[in-house]
Amino acid sequence: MAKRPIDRRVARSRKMLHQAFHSLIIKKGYDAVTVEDICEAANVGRSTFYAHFTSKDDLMRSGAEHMRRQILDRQKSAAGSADKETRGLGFSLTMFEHARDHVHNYQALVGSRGGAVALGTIREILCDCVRSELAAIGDKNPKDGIPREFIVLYVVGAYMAVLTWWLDGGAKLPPAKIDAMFRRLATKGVFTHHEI
Amino acid sequence: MAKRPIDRRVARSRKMLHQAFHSLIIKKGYDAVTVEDICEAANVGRSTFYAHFTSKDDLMRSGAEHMRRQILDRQKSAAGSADKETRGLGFSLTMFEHARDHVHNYQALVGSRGGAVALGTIREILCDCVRSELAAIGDKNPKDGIPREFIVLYVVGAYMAVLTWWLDGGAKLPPAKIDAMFRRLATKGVFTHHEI
Amino acid sequence: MAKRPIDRRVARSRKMLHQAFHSLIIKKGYDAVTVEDICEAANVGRSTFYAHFTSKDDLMRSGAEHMRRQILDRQKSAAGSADKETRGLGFSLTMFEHARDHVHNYQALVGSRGGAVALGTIREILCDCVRSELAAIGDKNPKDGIPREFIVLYVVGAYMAVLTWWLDGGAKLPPAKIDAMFRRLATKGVFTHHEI
Amino acid sequence: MAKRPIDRRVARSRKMLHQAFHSLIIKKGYDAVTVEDICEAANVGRSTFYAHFTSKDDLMRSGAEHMRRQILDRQKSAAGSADKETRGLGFSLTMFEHARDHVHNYQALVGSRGGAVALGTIREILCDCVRSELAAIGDKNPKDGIPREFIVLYVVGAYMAVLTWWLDGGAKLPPAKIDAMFRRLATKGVFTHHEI
DNA sequence: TCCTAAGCGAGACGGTACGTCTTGTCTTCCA
DNA sequence: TGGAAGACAAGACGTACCGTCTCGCTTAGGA
Repeated sequence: MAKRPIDRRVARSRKMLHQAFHSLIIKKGYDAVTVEDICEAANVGRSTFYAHFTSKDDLMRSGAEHMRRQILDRQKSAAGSADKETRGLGFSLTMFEHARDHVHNYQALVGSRGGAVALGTIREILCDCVRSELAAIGDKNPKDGIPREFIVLYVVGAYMAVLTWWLDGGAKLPPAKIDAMFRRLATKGVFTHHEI
Repeated sequence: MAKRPIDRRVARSRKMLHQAFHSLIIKKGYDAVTVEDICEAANVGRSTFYAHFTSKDDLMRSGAEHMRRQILDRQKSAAGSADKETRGLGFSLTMFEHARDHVHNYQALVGSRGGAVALGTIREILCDCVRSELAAIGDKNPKDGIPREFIVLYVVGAYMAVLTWWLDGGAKLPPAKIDAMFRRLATKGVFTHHEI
Repeated sequence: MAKRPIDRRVARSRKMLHQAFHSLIIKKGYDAVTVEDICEAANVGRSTFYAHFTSKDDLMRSGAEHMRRQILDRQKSAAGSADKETRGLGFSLTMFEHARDHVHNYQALVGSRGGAVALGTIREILCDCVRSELAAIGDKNPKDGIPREFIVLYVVGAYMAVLTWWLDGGAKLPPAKIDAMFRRLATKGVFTHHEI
Repeated sequence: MAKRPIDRRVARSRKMLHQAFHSLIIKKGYDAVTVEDICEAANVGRSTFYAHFTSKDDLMRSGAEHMRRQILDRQKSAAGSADKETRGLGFSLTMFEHARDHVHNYQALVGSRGGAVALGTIREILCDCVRSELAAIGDKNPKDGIPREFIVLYVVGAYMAVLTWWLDGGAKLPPAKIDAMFRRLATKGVFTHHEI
C-alpha cells in the first residue's frame, strides 16, 4: 500500500492549475472561465490539463474535495468542545472560522461567482455535518411529523444563504458574530426576539 | 396609452419557445439545453429565436418575469387574509400554492434542473416579499443587532431549499402541510419543539 | 399590339431601385450590395422589390437589357457613317461615346466594381456587334484557319479590358482618342507601328 | 536558414482542401460552392478550414499564388528560347502549354466557372509577363502616344478571352495551334490577313 | 552516474454551438 | 381589399471552446 511519491512535475502542474483557476473565478466568475484561460494562466499545455482533470468541473470538484477533508478534520477536532450553547449547530462556528482562514478559496468556491458544482459540494458537506449532529443529539421528532431530512435542508439552505452573503460582502464581520446571529435565528426562530 | 396589439405570429412563436424550453429543461436540465434544441422543439427557425430573445438566459429571464407578475398578483390578493398565524411569513403558503398550480413551470425554473438565472430571479422575488412583510409588521430589532437584511436572506435561503426539495420530490405533500412545516421551523426554531 | 402604359407608380419604383442600385455599386461594389441595402436606399419595402425583380442579378440584368437597347439603337444610326477607317470596328467609337454619355451607369455596370452579370451582358452585346460587322464586310478567312468566332472573342476581350481601364480611370481621355488607340492596335497589331 | 518541415497533417489538410475545392468549382461553379461543401468533400472539419484559410477567397488566392510561382518558373526557363517569331509575346505559348499540363486546375481557376478572384490573379500574372517582355524588347513608342500600359491591358484582355474560350471548349486544340492564332491576330491585326 | 520512462508544450484536428446575416416567401395589419 | 411592413424558415458565415490526438523535448528518479 506504498503511497508512491508523486512526481514533482505533476504536483507542480496540479497546484498551478488550482491557483490559476481560483484567480480566474474571482476575476471573471466560474462560468466565464475556459479551460484555455486556466492553462494559459497556469502556464501549462492544454493536454497537460486533460492529463490531470477531465473537465473544468472536475478540477473544481477536486478542489472542493480537498476542502471537504479540511472541513471534516476541523469538525472532528472541534467536536469535543461542543457545549449546550452550540448543540446541534456546532458546525456553524467551525465553518465560519474555516471560511475566514481561507477567504480567498471560499470566495472562489462559494461566493456568487462560484459555480453550481462547488456550491453543490459544499452543500453536501454541510448536509452531512448537520445530519450527523442531529443524529448525535438523538433529536427524534416523529410526533412533529417533520422529517429530519427536512430540517437538514432547511438549516443548510439558510446557512448557505448567510455564508454566501457574508463572503460576498468581504467577510467583514468576525465569525463569532455572524455565527451567533445565525444560531439565534435557527434556534429561537425569526420572530421570537420581540416576544421576549 | 394605446397598447398596440401584438402580431399573432409573434405571440405564437414566443409561446412555442417558452413551452419547448420548459419541456427540454425538465428532460435534460437547463445547462444541457441548446438554443438549437429549443428551436427544433418549438418548430421555429433559429433566426426567429434571436429576433425575440438575445440568448437562452434572456428567454429564461422573460419567463421568470412573467412568473414574478403572477406571484405579486397573488400575494396582493392574499394580503387581506393575513392573520396572526401567518404574520410575517404570509408569502409562504401563497407561494406553495402557486407552485402547486404551476408545478410544470416551477419544476423547470426552480427545481434542481433549473439554472442559476431562474433561481436568482425567484430568490429576488421572495426577498422582496419577505422584506415588505417584515417592514409591514414593523419588526424593528436594533437591540438584537441582527440586520433585517440578514433575516431576509436567512428566511429566503431556507425557503428556497425547502421549495426545491418539495418540487424535486414531485410536490407530493399538500401546500398547507409543507407550509406549516416551514413556518414551524422559522418561527419556533429548529429545536424548540421538543423543549416545550 | 397596344403597348399598354406602365403604371406610373411601378415606373417610379423601378427607377428608384435602379438608381439606388447604381449608387450602391459605386459605393461598395456589386457583391457587397444586398437587397436590403437597395430597398432602404430606394425607400421601398422589400416585398416591393420582389414584386418587380426576382433577385439582385435580375435587377442588374434588367438594367443591362435597357442598355443593350440603347446601344443597338446607336449602332444602327451610326451604321451609315461607316467609312474605310472604321470598317469592321465601327462599334468602338459609338460605344466609347455612349459610355461617355452615361459614365455613371457604365462605371456601375462595367467598371471593376460591377459584377459578373453586367460584364457578361455587355460582353454579349459587343460580341453581337462585332459578329455582325465582320459578317457585313464578308471577311472570310478559311485559308487562315482562324474561326471567325475566335476573332470575335479576341476583339471583344481586348475591347472590354480597354473599356474597363478607361472607366476605372475616370473616363478622362476623349472617346475619339481612346478609340483611335484601340483601333490602331486591333488593325495594325501591337508591334507593327515601329516596323513601319 | 532552417526551413522547418511543415507538419504532415497540415500539408495533407491543405492539399485535400485545394483538391476538393477544384472539383466543386468544376461541378457547381465558384460562387455556388460553400465553405461547408469544401470541408465535407475534403473530409475536414470546418474549424480546420479556418485554421488554414480565412475564407473561400483566401483558399482560392492561395491556389492562384501557387500557380503564379509555377508560371513564372516556366516563363523564366523558356526565356532563352525566345526567337524573332515570339518576340514580345513569348508568354503565350508557355502559358498555353502550362494550361494544357494542368487543364483541371485551369478550368477551375480561369474557366467561366472560376470566380473573380482567380481571374484577377491570373490577369495580374499575365500583365507582369507582358510588361516585362515589352520592357525587354525596349519597345518605346512615345510618338504613337499609346501608353505601354494600354498595350499591356489590350494584349492581356484579348489573351484572357482566348484562354477562357479554349478552356471552356475542353482545350481540344493543341497549344501550338491556338498560340499561333493568337499571335497572328496580335501582331498582324485582325484584318491584315486579307491584305496580304 | 547514466538512461529511460514519464511528463510536458505545442498545436492540429473533428466537433458542437454560438450569434449574425441575407435571402426569398408568406402572413398580418392598416389605410 | 390591396399593398406595405415585417415575421418567418433556411442556411452559410466566421468564432470560440471543447476533448482527443500526435509529435518531439525535457527531466526526474530508479538502475
